[in-house]
Amino acid sequence: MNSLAYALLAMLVRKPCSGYELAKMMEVFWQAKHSQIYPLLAKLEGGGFLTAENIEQTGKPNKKIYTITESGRAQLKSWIGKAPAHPVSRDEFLIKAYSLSLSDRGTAVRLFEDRIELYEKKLQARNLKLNSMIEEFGEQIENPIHPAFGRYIVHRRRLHLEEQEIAWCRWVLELLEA
Amino acid sequence: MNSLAYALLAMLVRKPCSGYELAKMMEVFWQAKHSQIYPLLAKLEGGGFLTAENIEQTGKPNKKIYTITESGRAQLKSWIGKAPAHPVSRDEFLIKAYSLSLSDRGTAVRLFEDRIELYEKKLQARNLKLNSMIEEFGEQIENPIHPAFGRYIVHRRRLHLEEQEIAWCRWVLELLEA
DNA sequence: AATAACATGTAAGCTGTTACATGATTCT
DNA sequence: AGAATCATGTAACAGCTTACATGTTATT
Repeated sequence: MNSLAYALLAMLVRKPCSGYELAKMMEVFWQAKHSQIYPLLAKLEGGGFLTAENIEQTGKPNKKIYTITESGRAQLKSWIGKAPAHPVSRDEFLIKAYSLSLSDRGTAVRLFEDRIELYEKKLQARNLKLNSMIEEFGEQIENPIHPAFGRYIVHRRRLHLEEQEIAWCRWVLELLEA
Repeated sequence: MNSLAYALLAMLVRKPCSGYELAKMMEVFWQAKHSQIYPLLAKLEGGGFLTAENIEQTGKPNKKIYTITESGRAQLKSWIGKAPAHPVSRDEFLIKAYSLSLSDRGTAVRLFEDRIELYEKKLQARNLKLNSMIEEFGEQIENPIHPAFGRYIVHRRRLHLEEQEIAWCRWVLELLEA
């Protein structure tokens, strides 16, 4: 049971999903590849943490819908209380920022402008996501008893992260242009 | 040449270092293990990007000081201009936050309080680091021409990240205690 | 005509972690 | 007495990425 396995269980607590859907939902945690997700789902099914149902579709490929079992829910629940592993954020951009004195001003400015563009796209998608959640659930989403509460606070965390990345880039650009 | 290799080159531009020192300095990017760093340094030396010098010490184990070569500096410089890979932040804590509705209020509160404690320690160390840099270099550190500029902006980024993590945790705790 | 979305899977290779291995000195 | 710091390395294993494989429908 690695952290990706727990991420899959966590998303399946919300609702039964296909591997394809889970791969897209993983964005909120980190972008795992489908080649890692599909075999792991099969393994979790083998371990009795999930059940799978084949759905035949016309005009689209067939799919498998995975549902979490009581055993899966229990496994996740007991894991939540344990001390989390230290977070790892592997971001090449910081190495480039660290080495900024090696490059000319034009290259440096372009690097930060591209970064802002990337994060503004992420921010837009995040706002859409959060607004649709607020529209669906209303103020009750800020109530810890609400089933979407956990999902909401995680997307809020990501929103702040994205806003702050842009703010930091703008601050660096100001220093570069001074 | 992977991103860890570039991280090592970036740190060696600043000054020649031992593998042990580099492992500690890696904290600002991500915490790579020594078992990955030592063989990679040997490989980079073999590729002509670094030179190594054995330093005999008394009372302490001997060490190897690596120095970046012109070829290493050129390699790093040409990499900076290229589009960076998408950042990956693998953080188990977000999975636990996402699944919060599964656990009782006490477990949830403890989880977030422990997180605040962890990040307050990181924040303290970061402030010490930044203050020592400001003391050493003065206002000129905010000048992009200054050799420590890159290092400074990266530590500033980490500072913001740590402050914001604490702010987010406090916000969640307020909602949990409401 | 080409790309994107839908949908699942395997295989090879690279990256990263944990454990093994050694050993003196300093701090609590 | 035990833990931490200094210091470097290897081996086995686990995790992750890239490429291979297939095929339809809808959109640009």
